Amino acid sequence: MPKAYEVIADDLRRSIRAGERGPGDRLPSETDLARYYRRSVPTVQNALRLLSAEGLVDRRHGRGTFVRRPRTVAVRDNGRHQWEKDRARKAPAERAGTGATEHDTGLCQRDLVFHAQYREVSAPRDLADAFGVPVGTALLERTYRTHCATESAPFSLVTSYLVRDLIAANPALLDETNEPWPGGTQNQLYTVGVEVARVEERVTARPPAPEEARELDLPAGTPVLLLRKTSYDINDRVVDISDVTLPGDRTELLFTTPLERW
Amino acid sequence: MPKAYEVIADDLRRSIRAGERGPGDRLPSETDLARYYRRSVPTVQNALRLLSAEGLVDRRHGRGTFVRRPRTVAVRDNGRHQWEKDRARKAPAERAGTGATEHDTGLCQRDLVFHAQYREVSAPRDLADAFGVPVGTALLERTYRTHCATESAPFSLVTSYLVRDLIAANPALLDETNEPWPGGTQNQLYTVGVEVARVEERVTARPPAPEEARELDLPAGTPVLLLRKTSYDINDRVVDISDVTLPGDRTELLFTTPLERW
DNA sequence: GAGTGGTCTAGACCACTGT
DNA sequence: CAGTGGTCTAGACCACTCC
Repeated sequence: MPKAYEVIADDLRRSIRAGERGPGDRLPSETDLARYYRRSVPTVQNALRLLSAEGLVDRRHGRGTFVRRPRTVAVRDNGRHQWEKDRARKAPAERAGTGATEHDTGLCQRDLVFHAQYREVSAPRDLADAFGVPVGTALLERTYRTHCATESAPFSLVTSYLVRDLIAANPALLDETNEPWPGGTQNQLYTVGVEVARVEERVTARPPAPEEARELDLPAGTPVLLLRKTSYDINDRVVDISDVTLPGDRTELLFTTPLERW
Repeated sequence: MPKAYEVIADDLRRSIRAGERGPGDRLPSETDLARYYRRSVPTVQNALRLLSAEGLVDRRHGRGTFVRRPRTVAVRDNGRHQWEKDRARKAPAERAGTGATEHDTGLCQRDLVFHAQYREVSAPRDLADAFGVPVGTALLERTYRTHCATESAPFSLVTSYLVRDLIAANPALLDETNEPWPGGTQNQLYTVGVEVARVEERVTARPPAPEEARELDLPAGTPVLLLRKTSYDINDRVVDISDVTLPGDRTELLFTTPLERW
């Protein structure tokens, strides 16, 4: 037996996919849809909730239900790591463009609003294992919110971890007021004699936790991309672990893998 | 004013995060929760639906609502491309392990159920642009479903496109009954004189379409990872485009970026 | 103030699961 | 079979948006 709300959702979905309703169009009100389909309002709402979870429509309180338009995406390219490394040893003036974020987005530092917060924590189990240090080792936890100046919602939430003893040789690295640091993390590590030899990135996706949805201003149903970036130095030691939370609807990750020639 | 269903969801969420309810535990029935919180059943259901969309619980018809346990993940490593290339020129016996899927999963071909279907299509706009060919050019569309033999749901849906003229020199490549082809796509391309020089992968996440949720057996709220893989030959020509749909809760993508030494 | 989506109720019935 | 989640109703009231 076909469920009423699925019948309604199917019909609306079809009309959207067929282009009868274009991006940005407003759907009829819930009461109108209820009249049209001869169903109760909650049943219509079930259908709309389903379409919202599928990312097809956006329900906005007091305004209406709209066909969602594809978001403009920010591309995050793994070429950023080599790009940042190339700049890490340059003079401060040449590193003025901060880190790799500007490289990705094509924006300059003026267009970005940047918020950093440092905190000292003792290593929990998973981080200690990843760094290869004892549980409880002092870590520097650095959290970043990067906004586009023209938008309210940040496009990434980043938490980076460094082993405190590794960077303590340069006290400036412990002071959050030095952010944004010209040249990014790779330059920071360079000041304490560390050269990054390779970067590993692990990507998964999951639904956002409520606070993530709030901070990234995610519409209902939009997942987050979770990226754990691990940087290794030339001795294969883990020197930085960063957890990056990205809005799934505005982010594209680009990875290029060159292959050896025959 | 705090909304009733959010109050309930917050309380249940807290109890799950605090470990009072462990993975696999069953929550009280909806009517019991309604009695406990002194709310109507639909209100309790709103709360449970929210937690389900967050991926915290799994509601199973006729059985109950359970705290979701983290899925075991399949890792997809970009080292797979070099690995596959290294084998592409080997003798058939040495390529017996098929393509890169076995490399990723650590499973051998016996453990995998493999389903391939070939179809000839004419290039739509986006694919034509990506290949650098005119719209309408004949393409070979190959769709794959790969199951783990012990599970019913496939862990990836793959659609691969090749320019038909490029591979027509080897008619065996047009016949789906030759799948699974030992050595994978890179060996197939090798038989028509193509060497893959680099692979680009673009990753995004979004909620699953209904048929994707069905095919991958995704619980409500689980997003899919979408990966578009583009293979370039040594002349920078696009030789293969593959769209890969992966269940967000069971997949981890691993990308390693080596950096040049100072 | 008019119109929209959001929440909530009380109760009914159905569909699925396991005993 | 009893117990569970799933669907649905008819109507009420609230909160938000925009005129």
